[in-house]
Amino acid sequence: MSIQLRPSQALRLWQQVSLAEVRAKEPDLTERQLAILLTIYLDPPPHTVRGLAGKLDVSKPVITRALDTMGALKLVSRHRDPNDRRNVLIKRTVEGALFVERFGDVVVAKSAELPL
Amino acid sequence: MSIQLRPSQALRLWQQVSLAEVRAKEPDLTERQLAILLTIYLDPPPHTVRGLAGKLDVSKPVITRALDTMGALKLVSRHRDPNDRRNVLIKRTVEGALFVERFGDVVVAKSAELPL
DNA sequence: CATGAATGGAACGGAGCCGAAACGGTTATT
DNA sequence: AATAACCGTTTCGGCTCCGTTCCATTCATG
Repeated sequence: MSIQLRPSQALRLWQQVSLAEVRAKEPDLTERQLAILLTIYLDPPPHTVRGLAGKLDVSKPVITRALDTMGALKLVSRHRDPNDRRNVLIKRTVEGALFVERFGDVVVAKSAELPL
Repeated sequence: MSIQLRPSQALRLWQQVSLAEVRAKEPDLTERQLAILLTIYLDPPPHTVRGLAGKLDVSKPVITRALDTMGALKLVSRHRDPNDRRNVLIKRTVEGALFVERFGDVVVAKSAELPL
């Protein structure tokens, strides 16, 4: 038993959430940045630059730059892997967890308002 | 009876759709552009630059530029209003309808794969 | 008509992201 | 110890989007 969602509802949901995000004038993350952030917070750690680049099928600099941006917003943090100092481990932050949580709440709220 | 969606499912859904879009390396619309496109295709016409700017709470040039970009991609088209030649009416295109339809299908497909 | 309001667009400088390539630091291999 | 492989970052030029401001056209109002 999976979620039942018709195409018109799916599109309406996306519109409502997008409108809310645009109007909120919040951090304004790129599609890529959002995908990275959600992956960090939903998929099990550890997360590395290379691993994320592979998962999104983008180049490493894309990940680095996205982490720069989101790091400045305190949504994620970076730490050298003590076991293999070539690696950088990406970790969650309190602010990031809050951001993700709020975003989820917006989606849930908008989905509850969907017409049948 | 509305859609039942838990926060974890909402976030997972957004992640999966975002990942699919990033990996697809498609037209790569901005959040704003997507919100505009969906509004044009979901809300009843007529659509004007000023009307869209008000609905998204952004400035007119934002709409104009987004229409420039999406017009070049043939996702929307512009026509002068014959009744009031100051207005520009934004209309749908076959390519835009296909794009929106395909996007809706992606959301539906990802939502069907969601774990309970 | 003449004036003012309203509409969409253009111009400007600034900021952010892009892809491709090259780079320094770390670990593995020989 | 020397070399190669690996990892993340930085650099470069180029492109897009941004906000603000100003402009041309069109309509409403006296």
